[in-house]
Amino acid sequence: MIIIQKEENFNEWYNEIVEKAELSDKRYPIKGMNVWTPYGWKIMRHIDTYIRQELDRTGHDEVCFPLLIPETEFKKEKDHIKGFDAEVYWVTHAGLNELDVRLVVRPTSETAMYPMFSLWVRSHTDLPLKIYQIVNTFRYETKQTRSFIRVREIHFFESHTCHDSEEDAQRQVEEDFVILERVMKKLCLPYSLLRRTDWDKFPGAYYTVGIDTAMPNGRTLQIGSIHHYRTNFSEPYNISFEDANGERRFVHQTTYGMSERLVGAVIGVHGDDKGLVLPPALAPIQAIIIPIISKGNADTVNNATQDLSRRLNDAGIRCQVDDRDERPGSKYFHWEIRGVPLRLELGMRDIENGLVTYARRNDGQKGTFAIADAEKEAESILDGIADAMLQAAWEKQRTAVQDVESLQDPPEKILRFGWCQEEECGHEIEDRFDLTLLGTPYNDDGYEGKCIVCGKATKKAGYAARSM
RNA sequence: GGGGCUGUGGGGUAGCUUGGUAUCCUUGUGGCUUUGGGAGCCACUGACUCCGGUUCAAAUCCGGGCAGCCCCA
Repeated sequence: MIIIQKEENFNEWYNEIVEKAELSDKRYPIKGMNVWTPYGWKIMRHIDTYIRQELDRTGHDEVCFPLLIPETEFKKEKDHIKGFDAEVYWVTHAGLNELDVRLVVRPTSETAMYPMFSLWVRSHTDLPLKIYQIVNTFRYETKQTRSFIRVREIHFFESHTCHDSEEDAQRQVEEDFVILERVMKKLCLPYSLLRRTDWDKFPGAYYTVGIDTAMPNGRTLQIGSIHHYRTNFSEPYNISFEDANGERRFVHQTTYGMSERLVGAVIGVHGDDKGLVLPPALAPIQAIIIPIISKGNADTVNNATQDLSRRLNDAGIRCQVDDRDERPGSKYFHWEIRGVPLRLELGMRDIENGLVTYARRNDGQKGTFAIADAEKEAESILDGIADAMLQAAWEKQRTAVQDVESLQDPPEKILRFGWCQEEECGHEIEDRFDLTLLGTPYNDDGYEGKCIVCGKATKKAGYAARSM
């Protein structure tokens, strides 16, 4: 039984869902390093699969770089090292010997990849270079950790690209947005694109676009980011090419990354007081069949459920029969906590009428359909669930944002207000109200107003919130 | 960075002040009866965070480590 209510205490509810839905085991004896248990890992694998599909489709090649980075390479870009200094793990010994050059356990892979890029890129015909990897990275979080959301070993994808011009790199950023939209549709997740403030951008970046999703407690969760580096890394790492005129120029670079926080966002956005609610595209089990058996009809019912399961699996629907020796009610709760999108019930009553009884996890809607049309019907219900989830989630994202004219007693929401873009006013907003200034919409939203601090007229909105 | 609190079967807990046989719920295993919204009965398995100290005797007292939680900066 889920005891904690989502709206009343989101943090405790979240922890309970992670445990009860068996997504992760956090008893591993290192803080912030949790075990991916089978059900949770299947969800993550589906996300990885969609990311691979989209990156492959847009001409990115998958690679896999070493986990360890020599200190000498790590320190080549000054802002970058400043940003990560306090949160990297070091390998200082090999066997009994102290290492001459210490090794950094990657917190992200720029400094692992770029020395190699310098060897790989020689001519303009080598560009654009578009690669990605799906790996784990390590950051020494000192704050309280939380499954999927704040961890020390982070499962993520990172794509890195090199271009012959700033414009071509900019086109890459635009392509990243398309990839984002397609992936997020699978996850039924809404998001906003905010250009981060200069003091909050990625260490070493020219600019950063943060991808944020609103959580039910009025906070925001950053689930990914896209960076334009210009030549900030290619200069120290000497990634240059000979252009068509025979001149040497530095490449312009971008990166794009999203992590297991996507799982955290799915839990937070879609879950309810009965447990997890999974988008059909992520669900390890999309349809669970519950046989309703009573005296003397076990064989008939079991044959019918097995047959139905086989047909649905053949049709590409991930389906299982729950034939455990439990009461049906207990099975309903079991699969509801785990977020299975569609429940199918089959008993003598249904079989005699040629029907299947179904229940949708996202909204509890129940009904029946003809057994004969099961493949088509199940597929169409799953599509309907995905559509409804996406729409409901976007509606929540929209209502999570509130326009404010002053910062007196700000509500526990994402705040939108005028901001003149001056750093001084930005810091004032953050310091006085203990909020993070998330940035300014990447795509102009037609805002007109006055800076909430200095009162100067501005056409730019600022967004601020507490972050998770 | 500073301060406070807590570690007991897989999960949640009682016991700790005042040292001596570890409580209850849940989960798990086996059996019988059950099955359209969390079934009942019986039997069984399973724990004192780690290291050191005090003591005839430590879950309990003392010191340290590790892990977790909370508050402040």
